[in-house]
This record gives sequence, C-alpha cells and structure tokens, in this order.
Amino acid sequence: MVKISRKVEYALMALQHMRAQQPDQVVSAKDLCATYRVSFPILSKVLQNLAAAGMLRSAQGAHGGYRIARPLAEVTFGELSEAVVGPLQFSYCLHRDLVRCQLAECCNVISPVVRLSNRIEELFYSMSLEELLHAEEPREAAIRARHNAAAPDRAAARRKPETAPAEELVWK
Amino acid sequence: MVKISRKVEYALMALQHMRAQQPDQVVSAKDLCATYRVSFPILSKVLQNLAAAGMLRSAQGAHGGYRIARPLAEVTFGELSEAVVGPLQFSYCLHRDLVRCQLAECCNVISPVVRLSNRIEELFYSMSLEELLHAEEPREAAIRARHNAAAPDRAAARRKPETAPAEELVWK
DNA sequence: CTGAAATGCGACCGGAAAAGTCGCATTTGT
DNA sequence: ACAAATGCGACTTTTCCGGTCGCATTTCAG
Repeated sequence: MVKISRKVEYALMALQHMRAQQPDQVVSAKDLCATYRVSFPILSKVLQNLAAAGMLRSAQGAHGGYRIARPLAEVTFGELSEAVVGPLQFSYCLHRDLVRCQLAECCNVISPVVRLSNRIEELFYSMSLEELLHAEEPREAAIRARHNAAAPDRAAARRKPETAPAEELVWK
Repeated sequence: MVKISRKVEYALMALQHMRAQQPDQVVSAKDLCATYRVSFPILSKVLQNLAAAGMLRSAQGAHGGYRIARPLAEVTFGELSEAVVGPLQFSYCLHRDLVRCQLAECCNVISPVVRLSNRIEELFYSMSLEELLHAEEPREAAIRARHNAAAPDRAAARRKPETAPAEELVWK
C-alpha cells in the first residue's frame, strides 16, 4: 500500500501550528508534543530534519525552539517529504545503480515505472505547503484555542469520536 | 517512504507483456514467470487479483491462462493498484471510522491530509494503463523477441548491468 | 559559575505489513 | 483418466518504519 509516512504528518502538524503563530514566535518541541500528543523524541527528530532542510530555524538553549524560516508558499510538499523521510524513491527499480532490482535484466516496465514515478514526484513538487495547509477547519481552530487558553476545554477533549464530522472528508 | 508495491510492478509487467500479444492469445502464469524471473505463486496471485477485478479474463484447465479483458485505455492505474494491493489508503487518518488514528482529537491536519490524499488518488485515477505502458523501449522489445524466439539469445542475458542505459531514466 | 531548559544526534528495538512459500482443491482439454 | 492450468487460503520470512534511549551541546537566567 502506498502510504504517507507518519513523520510527514507530524511535520505538517508542526507547520500548521506555527503557521498560525506570530512570525517570530518560537515554539518548542515540548510544547508541540504536549498539544498534539506526539512522543517527544520522534517529533523532535522531525523538527530537526525540517530545520536541517532550512524550512525551520532553530534556537538552542533555554527558551529556544523553532520557527518558520521560509514562507510556506515557497516550500513544496516534495521538499518536506524528502527532508523528513529521505529522497523520493517510489520504486525499487529506481535505485540509480540498479543494485536492488534483481529483475533489471528481464524488466519490461522500466520506462512505465519511471514515467509513473515522475508523475508522482511532479505532483509532490507542485503542491506548496501554503496551498496544502491554508484552509483551516473550525475544529482545528478550536484545538489551537484550547492550547492557547490558560484553562483548556476538557469537555471538548472528552467528546466522543462519532462527533468527528464526515463532511470534513469531502474533496477540497 | 511512499513506495509503489512490488505486486503492482508485477501486474504492470504482465500487462505490458500481454499488450504486445495478439488480443485473443492466452498467456499462462508459468510462461510469464519464466520470462520475467518472478516466483510463480506470487505472480499467480497478482494475476488472479487482476482477473477478479475484471481486467484479465482467465481460462482454467489445460492450455488455460490469462488475456486482457478490457482495453487498457479504459483502465486506470488507480484501479490496478486497488485490485492488487487493496483500497487506496494514503494515510492512517483516513480510515473511515478513525479507529486507527490515536491523534484524531488533537489533529490539526485532517483536511490537509485529505486534500493531499485526494490529489494523489486523482492522479492515480487519471493515468490510463495505455498511457503508462504505450512507449515501449528498444530494450524491452528485445526481451520479448528473446522470449518468442525458439533459441533464446543467452548472450544478451549475460550482458553486464552497466549497459543499462542512463537515458532510459529521463522524463517522459 | 552553575543549573535548567532546550536542541542535536546516533544507536538500538519491536511490531506490523509486505513479500514470498506451501499445499491442496478445482477446472478443463486431450 | 491424466495432465496442465487456475483458485485460494494459511503460513513463514524479511524488511522497514515508528518509536525509544542516552548523551552531548548550546544558551539563558540567576
């Protein structure tokens, strides 16, 4: 199954959060993982990856943290993906030295697979993070509000999953 | 990493092979796996999946095998993928009952992830297999010729991998 | 100067899903 | 009746991803 890595989702969560902050507000990994219930080490690693790729700017030391380094409209989903989970490799065929592909000699689908991979890669690099994150849903705004509030709204947190609205799953 | 399943590649190989046959020529799984050096049971299962999805028509019994049931121009890559590896699920968030997503309550990226998944799904369903497989490379033609010939060209099979031309990897 | 709070980084582990195997039933042509 | 093929389900193996741990480094505050 073709599946988006969880780390990529964590990265999106972090960026979505920071997007709604003041531009120069630094956010610590600890804060983020408390808000979104993600384990600290894993989120930490993701943030470090994003920083290493130049999407986030990190500040070490006390009161340190991360903030967005480049406008999200200029960063593509492809870049984010490569920053977090490594170079895009949609197929075993595509290892440049062919070392992993035992079928190379008999393979009759090299060019179709390359064509396919290129199409996906093209899609990934055509979507900016701004485009991806722009439309904030009401529920998501509520979660951020809860985080910002001194006394979090526990009632909302206890609400049953069936209140998760199906209409959020519609296209666009 | 977002990776195309190997079974999907096997399916493409089989279809690419049949595409070059006479329309009513049946091809047995045994033949295919001998030609392309794929293990029989796994290829067999893939072919059965394709047949169950209506892309191939199977004939049991002696001299049985498979042949293409629907014009490849009418079948999309999305259909093939779902036939072989199950329903498209690009994210853990997207299980319709949300049962697998622990983060559902705190998640601030549901709609971006849905948007992203829909874009990929849209791409998968916009590519016909004909479009994907149409341009046959010289090397692939040679392999089919070798298979069809009474006395296979062993020299070609022994050729070193470095003859795999880099120019096959160019876009489009 | 010292301690606390944060990032930076590498090694390691466990479990789930993918890939592959095995065995047998069923169908069908000769 | 037999051989050659698909149909199908259970099992095993392997790979990789998500997650953990531990420690070094940086920086601010008192």
